[in-house]
This record gives sequence, structure tokens and C-alpha cells, in this order.
Amino acid sequence: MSTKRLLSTADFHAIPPIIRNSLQWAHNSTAQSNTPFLPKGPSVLATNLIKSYSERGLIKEARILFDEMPERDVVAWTAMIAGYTSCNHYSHAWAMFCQMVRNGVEPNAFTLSSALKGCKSMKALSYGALVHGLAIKHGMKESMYVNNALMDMYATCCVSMDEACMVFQEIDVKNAVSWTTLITGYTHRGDGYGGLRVFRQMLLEEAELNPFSFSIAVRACTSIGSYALGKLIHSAVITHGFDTNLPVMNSILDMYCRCGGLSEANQYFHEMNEKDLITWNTLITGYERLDSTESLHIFSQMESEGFSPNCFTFTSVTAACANLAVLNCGQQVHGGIVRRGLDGNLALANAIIDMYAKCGSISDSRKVFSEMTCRDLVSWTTMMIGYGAHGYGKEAVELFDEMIRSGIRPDKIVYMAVLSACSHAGLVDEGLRYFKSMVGDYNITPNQEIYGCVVDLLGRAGRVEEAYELIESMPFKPDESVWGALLGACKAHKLPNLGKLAARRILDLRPNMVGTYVMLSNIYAAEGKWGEYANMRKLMRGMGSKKEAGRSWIEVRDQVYSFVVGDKMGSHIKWVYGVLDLLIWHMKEAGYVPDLDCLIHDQEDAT
DNA sequence: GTAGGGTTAG
Repeated sequence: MSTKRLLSTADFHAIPPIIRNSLQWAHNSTAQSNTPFLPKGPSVLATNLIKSYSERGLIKEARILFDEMPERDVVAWTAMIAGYTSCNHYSHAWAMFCQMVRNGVEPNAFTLSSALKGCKSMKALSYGALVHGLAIKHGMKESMYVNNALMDMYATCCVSMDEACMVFQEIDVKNAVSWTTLITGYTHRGDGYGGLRVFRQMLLEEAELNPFSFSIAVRACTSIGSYALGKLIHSAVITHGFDTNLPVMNSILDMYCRCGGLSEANQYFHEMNEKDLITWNTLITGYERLDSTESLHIFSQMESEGFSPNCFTFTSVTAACANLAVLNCGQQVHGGIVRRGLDGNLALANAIIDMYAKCGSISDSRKVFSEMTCRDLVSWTTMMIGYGAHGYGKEAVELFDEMIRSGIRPDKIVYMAVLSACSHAGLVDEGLRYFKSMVGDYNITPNQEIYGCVVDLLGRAGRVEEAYELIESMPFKPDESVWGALLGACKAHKLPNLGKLAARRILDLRPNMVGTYVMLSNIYAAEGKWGEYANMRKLMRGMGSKKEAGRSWIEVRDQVYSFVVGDKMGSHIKWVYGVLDLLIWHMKEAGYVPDLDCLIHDQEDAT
């Protein structure tokens, strides 16, 4: 059998029978091209098969067939390039394209748009620009497909939308795809206003509207957080009769989740007459952010309705377990992920690291992190935040250095993670060294949050004066979080005057932050200034708002118990106080002296 | 026989 030359017997039998038969047919037709019934030249059947293989993910088989073709025309080359692109093998697609050009085969509009799609996915602007040059050289500036693909590539690869807009303006008669591509370009880079501006222009020019334009317009509303515009576009969707299109409905559901409220999202969800996995994922994610317990209920409901969870589902479900700090549930979810073979997904692995850290099992976080075959900046950052929260400053610092050695360029967020870890572990000089390196080596301009971290770093260690000097030297006006870090330090190290200054700065910026009054009144109380203390308390009562008491919760034998200061907690309370007494005894033995200054507000808040 | 835009995570 001639096919044996193409594939091993095992591989051959792994191919679905329909393709297997046509493979034999195509192969015979290419091998016996002297048959009078078949035309000479490149096999149309073989080209069809390349496409067919690629669609099924059998890209290796497609390539073997391509290599075996006695003659390859531009269509066969294009099918192979497009095949690699559709299977996410972008560098192979680019290599094919280069080889084709080197072999003297002239690309057509199909080839160039396929090549551009690959450039876009690789974010390879220089390759894309090269294709643009070839498009001009071969006189394909009039092709709508090439122009739209060029716009898409520039919108994805360039720092600004200027290049994409330039291509757009050069298109004489824009079609629906041109408009949608431009709106998507703006929206996907986070510029929802830009996207909506183009959408408005599209309406003014009476361009053809279809479900694609509406789903991206709704997404643009979501990204700017505009519920009013979102509802307006929802009405337009109904007017145009696109309210039964699933992707449009899904984007509307997402809009209600993020800009409306859960009750509205829920109502819309139940009104939807068709649902797919994305619908369920959107709702689960919406609930994860605002009501994690309910998101877990929706997840089991989804499964009972026969939907099989994917990476997106599990990422949200894992995040819900992290929010609730329910280790047992998180472990079960992790088990489900491994069983389905989804543990190789990068974003999902990152979520699992975070979940274990938030559920108190930092060793499991580390285990997942260590076993990852590839890591991104989020992986490293998540692990560092976990270490920092568990008080493992040294480990976080080591991880940061390892990350730099592995060639990953740090960003502001990972610096915040390592600075915060240093702060909590008292590694002041290390932290300051990182702060200097951030500016000096990586040219990262510190923002409010970074200054807040460094103020906290110095402040916690008792270097409060230095922290104040840093605030004074800031090149922009410090916000309440920076002053808040200083206030915390003043309270901890008993510096009432500086503390009062910090508190006043916060109250200038945020007069309604009740917590600041609490801190200020405690400073007065610690100084014995009871008149000032009473004034503060009176002010707070006049504000009508209360500082919400901190709530803690713990999972014991599949049951979650939550409590606030002074909680009676039913019959278990005597056990809790028993353990507390024991802990206090241990702390005193170790030489800790309790800070009684904060007792005043604790008692008042509890009542 | 070969090419296009939209919805869900971090």
C-alpha cells in the first residue's frame, strides 16, 4: 500500500477512516499521474486533504502529504501556511512562507492574508511589515482580505493604532470586516472609548451592521464600565434582530455581570433560550468576583446540565476557592483539573498557585510552581505574593533573583510583590536595593503603589522619618494609600505628631474614610488626649457610616466558620478562647508585650 | 483546491 511510505502503520491506523480512505485515493492519484483520467500538475485532492488534516489538528500528516507532492503550486503552499496558522504553529507557517518566496512561487492575496494572520499571532511586526511590502510589490493593495489582515496585524503588533488607521483610511470601500477589525483593535488594547468612537462612525456612515460589530461594541462598553451605553446597545441589538446570536448574547451577559449587577445578569441568563460553555463561564466568572460561594453552586449546576468544564471554567472556580480560602474544595477542583489533563494550561496553573497560597498551603503552591514546564511573569508574581503573605520574605527575594536570571523582564506588579514581601519580613535594605534597581536598571517609573510599598517598607522597620522624607521627595502628589502607609507606621511606632499629619492629609483627600478617624482617635487616646478623642468619635458618629469590622473565617471539617471581634459564635466559643489563652501564654513566654493602645476602638467597634 | 472580524480566565 502506497500510504505506508507516508506514515507508520500505527499512525496510519490512528487517522479517522474517512480521511484514511481519501488519503489513499489522493496519494494514488498523485503517484500515478500518468492515469489518463487525472490532470497533470499539482493535485487538487492533496491540497484539499492538507486543509482537511489541518482542520482536525493533524498538521504533521498534512506536512508529510505536502512534502510528498510531486508539484506544489501557490494554492498548495497557501493551504500549508494556513494549516500551520490554524494549528498555532506560527513559526512553521512563517518558515513555509519564506521558503515559498525563496522557491520563486509568487504569493497571491490568499497567501498574504494567511501569512499576516501568523505575524499577528506572533506579534512579529517586522515580519508583518515585510508582508506589507510584498503586498505592494505584487500589486495587492486592492485586496480587501489583505487590507483587513494588515489592519489586524498592525492593530495587534504596534504601540499605537496609527498604522492600522492608516491602512483603514486607504481602503476605498470598507466592508463590515474592516470596521469590526478596527473596533476590535481599539477595544482589545483596552481603549473602549476608541472602539466606541469607530462604532459611532460606522453608524453615521450607515455601514452594514452584523452580529460581529455588535458583540465587539458591547465589549467596548464593558471595558469602559458604561452600563448606560451597554443597555443602549442591547436595545439596538434587539432592534436589529441579533438578540438570538450566541456570541452577542454572551457579550451582553458579560456586560451585565461587570457593569450591572448579579441580579440583572442572572435574569438575563435565565432569559437566554440558548446557552453554551462560554455563557456558563461568563456567569461563573461574574459570580466569582462578587459572590464566590454562589459561583461554585452555578458550577455544579453547569455540570449537572451536561456541560464539560474547560480551562476558563476552572480558572474562575479555582479563584472562587481562593477567595473563600476553602482548601478542601480547592484540592478537589485541582483533582478535577488534573483528571481532565488541563493542568498544563499556564493561566490555570497560575490560579492554582494563588489558590493554595490563599488557602494557607504555601508548600502546595511551590510544588505546582516547580512542576510547571513554562512560566510567565504572572506565575512568578503569584508565587512571590504567596511567599510575602506567608511571611517568607527571603524565599520571595530568592525567587525574584531567580526570575531575573531566567531572563524575565520585571514589571511594576512584580516589584510590588517583592517590595511587599521584604516589608513584611523586615528585609529593608534588600527592598531599597530593589527599588533603586527598578528605576536604574529597568527604567520603571514608580507610581503611587510602589511609593506606598517603599513607605511601608521603611515605616514597618521603624525608619519612619526616612519614609516621610521619601514622601516629601515624590515627583507627584502622594495619594491616600501612601499617607496611609505612613499613618500605619506612626501608629505602630508611636509617633503621634507625624501620625496626625498623615491622617490630616488622608482626610483632605478622602474626607469619608472612617478608618482614618479611627486611627486618629486611637493616636489621641494613646497620648491621653481624651478631649480630642471624644471629638473624633463625635465626628465619626455624625458621618453616619461605620467602619466595617474585619471578618475572619476558617474551614474545619468541610464547614466554614466566620467570626468578628467579640463574636459569641455559639457553643464553640469556649474552645476558641481556651486556645487563645494558650497562645497569649506562649507569646508572653516568648517575651511579647501586648499593645493595649488599640483596645479602645476594638471594644467600641464590637458593640 | 488556498484567506477575514466577535463572546469567557489571569
